[in-house]
Amino acid sequence: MDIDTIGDWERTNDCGSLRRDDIGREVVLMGWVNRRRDLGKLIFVDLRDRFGLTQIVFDEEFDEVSHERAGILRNEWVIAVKGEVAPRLLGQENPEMPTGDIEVKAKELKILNETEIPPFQVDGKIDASENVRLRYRYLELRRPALFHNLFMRHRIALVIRSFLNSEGFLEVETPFLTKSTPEGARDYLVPSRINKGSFYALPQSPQLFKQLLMVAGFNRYFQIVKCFRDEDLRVDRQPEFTQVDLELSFVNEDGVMDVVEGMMVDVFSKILDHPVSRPFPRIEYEKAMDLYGSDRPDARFGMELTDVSDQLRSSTFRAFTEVIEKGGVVKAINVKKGASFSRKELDELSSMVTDSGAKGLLWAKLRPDGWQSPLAKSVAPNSRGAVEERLGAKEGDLIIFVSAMDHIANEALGLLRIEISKRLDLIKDGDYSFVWVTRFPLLDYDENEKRYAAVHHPFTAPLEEDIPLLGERPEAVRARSYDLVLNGEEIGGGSVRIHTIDLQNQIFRILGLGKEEVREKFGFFLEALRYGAPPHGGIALGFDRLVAIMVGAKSLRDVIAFPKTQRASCAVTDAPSPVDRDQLSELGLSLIYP
RNA sequence: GGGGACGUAGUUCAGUUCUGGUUAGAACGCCGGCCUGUCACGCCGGAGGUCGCGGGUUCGAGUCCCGUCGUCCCCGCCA
Repeated sequence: MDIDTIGDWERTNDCGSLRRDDIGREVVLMGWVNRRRDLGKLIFVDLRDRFGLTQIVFDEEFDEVSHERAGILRNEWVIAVKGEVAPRLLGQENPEMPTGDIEVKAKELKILNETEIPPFQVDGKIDASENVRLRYRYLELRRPALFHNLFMRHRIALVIRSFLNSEGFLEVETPFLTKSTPEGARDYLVPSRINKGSFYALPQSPQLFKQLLMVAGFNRYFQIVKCFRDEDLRVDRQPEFTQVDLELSFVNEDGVMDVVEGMMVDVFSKILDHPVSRPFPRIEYEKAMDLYGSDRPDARFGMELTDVSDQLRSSTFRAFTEVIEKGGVVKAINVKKGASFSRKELDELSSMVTDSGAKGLLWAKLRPDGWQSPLAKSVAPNSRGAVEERLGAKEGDLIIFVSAMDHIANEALGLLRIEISKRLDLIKDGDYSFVWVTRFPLLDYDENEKRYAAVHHPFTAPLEEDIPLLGERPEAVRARSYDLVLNGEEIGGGSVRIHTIDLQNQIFRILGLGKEEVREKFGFFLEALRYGAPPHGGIALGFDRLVAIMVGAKSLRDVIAFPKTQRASCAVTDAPSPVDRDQLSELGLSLIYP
């Protein structure tokens, strides 16, 4: 096969731009053969680039040489075509294509490259399995769907950069080769050749560096930056991921939330033409757990959790009365029009509940003739009425009860609420609901390690009014923290930071970090706090997740050009892979496992 | 670390269990031929298989058993 050179040809247009107005022009197009339809004396080729498709006609009567050569074209070959824009024959227009009114009558054809038989059809309607598509990612990326996601990602990043710039933020790069810290996720380590036996860690976030930039007086910092966490993967978790990281000086919670809300309004209006109203609703963590059974509530549908202990206190149902006596609760959700759930479906829901530690669920279908329910006999009619009234339940609804200690009941009903919303298809596409969840607990007690751990991170400021509790009841202290939740997914989290050395030292002590360890791991940071650190706060947004929600992608992999597989490997390069002995010895390393 | 699903032609799948048995099928793609208005072109013909890999049971294994590798989903984990 002879491959032509591009020579002095220059593209005049991309494959998505020609219209009726261009008829009569001589154009040069270059791209991939998306499909060919060889009718003998007439050959049609859909030429593709990332901008679109244009139909090329090779007509023996129009140009014999190019028609002859076009006979050998195959899908995914790279070609250049010089020709004339012509109207399609009357009635032969293709309304499905933006370029469907015209075609390019080829005068000259250059074949710029041929191809192996592709492992899957780029234009295929039948989809290849994900491992094949990941291995040949560059072919998958030729497909419009995935390209669109990455194009959107680019545009979203652009809007964010421009917005933050206009708000006085400076983008500053921070080191990737940095220091391992004891708190948080497992670090990715990088051995040092010059300092054998020592390791850098890839950052889990630029947290301390951005705080140092506040000490440095940068006032407003941001960065769209890769972060690394060596934990197991999920559909919404990659080991390297991108954050929109911000930090502001001389602000409280409102200052940070204000900027983020402005940013989201700007992004959603410019990218999706979707109005988002401000301010975003705020809900305290405690309340979120109580109403939604989740710290990332999806407020796109109702079905809030309701405490009906008072209404059922007098029932003769032992599972209720015993739990209430022991200080537990009976909580319920009202599933509108849920009375049609089958026994089998209710059993499935019940088995979900046991996973969160509850004994099971109870239900009542509101029939015209009253409750159809295992509880019917144990709950007096006036109690039933009180429950219905409290839940706003009507005929045809389904009430689901869980009785347990409140955190278990909350979690169980929270999971049910989400599952039921999926089954009943309660969530409209294109619906976006932002919520701030605030005042998370500062600390929680790690039973395994027998010590307190920071819920957010150890630099989060406690709520002023709760500081006195730090000594006695650390677990009761609330943090000046806030998560941004979009459609029931956490897309960001941040806090007002501790900016005084004494408080920071006190927190480290409560976390059980020894003086020596603190000095070794965080000494540089504590030192910086001594040199006039301003009050500051910030947030980090999960950029991949944001993009995924905005483009409607099911998996983070669909918004990352070269994602990792669930085993944290790269299907294209096959990384990670063994290295030469020489490389290891240069680093002063030897392997325990071969 | 644990649980689950999947792995058969280049690709997507059927066949696989209950019930092992002659030559492992289909569609798309690929190759050859025909075709002047197609756009998932059409028609005729053809090639293409380490049934993920290794071991075992058996007269005989795509099918049963054990192990292993890979992909995906979930729990743990993810400040």
